Amino acid sequence: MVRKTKEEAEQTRKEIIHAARRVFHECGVSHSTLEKIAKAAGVTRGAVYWHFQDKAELFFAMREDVFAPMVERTDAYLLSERFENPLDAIEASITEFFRVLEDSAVVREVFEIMISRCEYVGEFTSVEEEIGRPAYDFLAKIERVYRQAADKGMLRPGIDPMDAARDTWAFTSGLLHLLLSCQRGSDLSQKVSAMISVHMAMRRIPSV
Amino acid sequence: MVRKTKEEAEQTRKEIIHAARRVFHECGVSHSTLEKIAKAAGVTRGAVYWHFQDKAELFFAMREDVFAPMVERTDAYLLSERFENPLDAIEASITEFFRVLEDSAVVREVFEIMISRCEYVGEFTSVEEEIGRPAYDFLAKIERVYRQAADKGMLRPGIDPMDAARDTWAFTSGLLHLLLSCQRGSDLSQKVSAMISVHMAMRRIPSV
DNA sequence: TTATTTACATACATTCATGAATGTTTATAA
DNA sequence: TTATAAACATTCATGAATGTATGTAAATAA
Repeated sequence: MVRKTKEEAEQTRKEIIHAARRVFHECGVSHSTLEKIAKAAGVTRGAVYWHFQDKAELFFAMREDVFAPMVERTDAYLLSERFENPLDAIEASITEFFRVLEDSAVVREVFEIMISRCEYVGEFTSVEEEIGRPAYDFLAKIERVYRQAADKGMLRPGIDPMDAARDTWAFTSGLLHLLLSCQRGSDLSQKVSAMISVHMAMRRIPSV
Repeated sequence: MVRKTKEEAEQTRKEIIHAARRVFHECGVSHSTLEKIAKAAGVTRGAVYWHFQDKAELFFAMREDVFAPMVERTDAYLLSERFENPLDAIEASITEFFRVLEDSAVVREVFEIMISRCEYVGEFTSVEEEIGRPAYDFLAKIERVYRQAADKGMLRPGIDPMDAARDTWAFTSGLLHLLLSCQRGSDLSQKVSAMISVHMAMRRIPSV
């Protein structure tokens, strides 16, 4: 049983990607041999080389499966018009991001691989840029939304929209890193939602 | 000339550590062979194996040289009594951290290695914990200082000290990561100081 | 002065991972 | 129906990288 139908081939391709994720997560990218990945997927290296040129291409495929949908989901909240207060859009967007991260083990594994199980040198320097771009995009987007909030008079007076955006930007990045790389039996994940609320509350109009 | 005096031996030990830092930074930890490091240090692998058991031990030695002094310096500000406003101590401490990071190429290289050029698996999982511990220590420390500020009536009303501490914690972590792993010709490093001021200003008593 | 370490360099054996080449079966197109 | 090519498995050659073992000259202790 060698020659498979197209659907079967596509299936083994996906299984190779899933196996790669598991092995990357366990061994780190550079200590993950294609042999290990193949074995984990129940195939041989021949199959891996058939579907992917090398480890880097496999890595990108794994990443793409998860990254793009994530940006799309969070943008949906961020750019939605259904919030009368733009600050609610920002809060909902960030909350959604961490909710997906909490709920989906696959997403969490991929982010953990990218953050603490991959060395960004050589052919992987581009990956760092690909991670950096969405980060800067995020900054630009929330800055626009903060500006809308300011225009509507819903941003606490004395706070500049750009300043607020940069602060939220760093906060979000830090929360992500602390969550994925410094988890020592801490209950941080339970506090994420509250931390986001507190963060946003500091730039809302005081209720009293 | 083979047998060296003790001081000379100590010197080559240091040169090996410096070479390791350069090679780690350029190639990533797992793609750094002891051969490369030895050549960069102007010695052979024999010398490296004489001074260090393996690559991991060399990595730890490199890290220790930079990490401990850094914590000491920032703690000096954080725990100093010479600030009448505890919020100034926090701001000075964080500012000092990023100032050292900006000024010292060695420190920056080591942090860059730890953040984006090392895979935290296998024998390096412990490194992740060693990075996580100072992070949690920092959280505990600034929470205490925020509490002092609240007791002195210098924390903006409505803000809980623990909440403020966690927000600052995430902010600092995020700023560090953004600074070291997403630098694409951006002028972020110039804005660090201002970002810290803005961040702290949001929890100070409004002047008006 | 001599014996013994020290502080390395050199050489070697072994393991691993890669990439390419080749083999093999079967779906599919003509 | 047959030729072709897809979807792999198997084998092989090669090149690191590691750890260890051994060689060696000078510093140092006795």
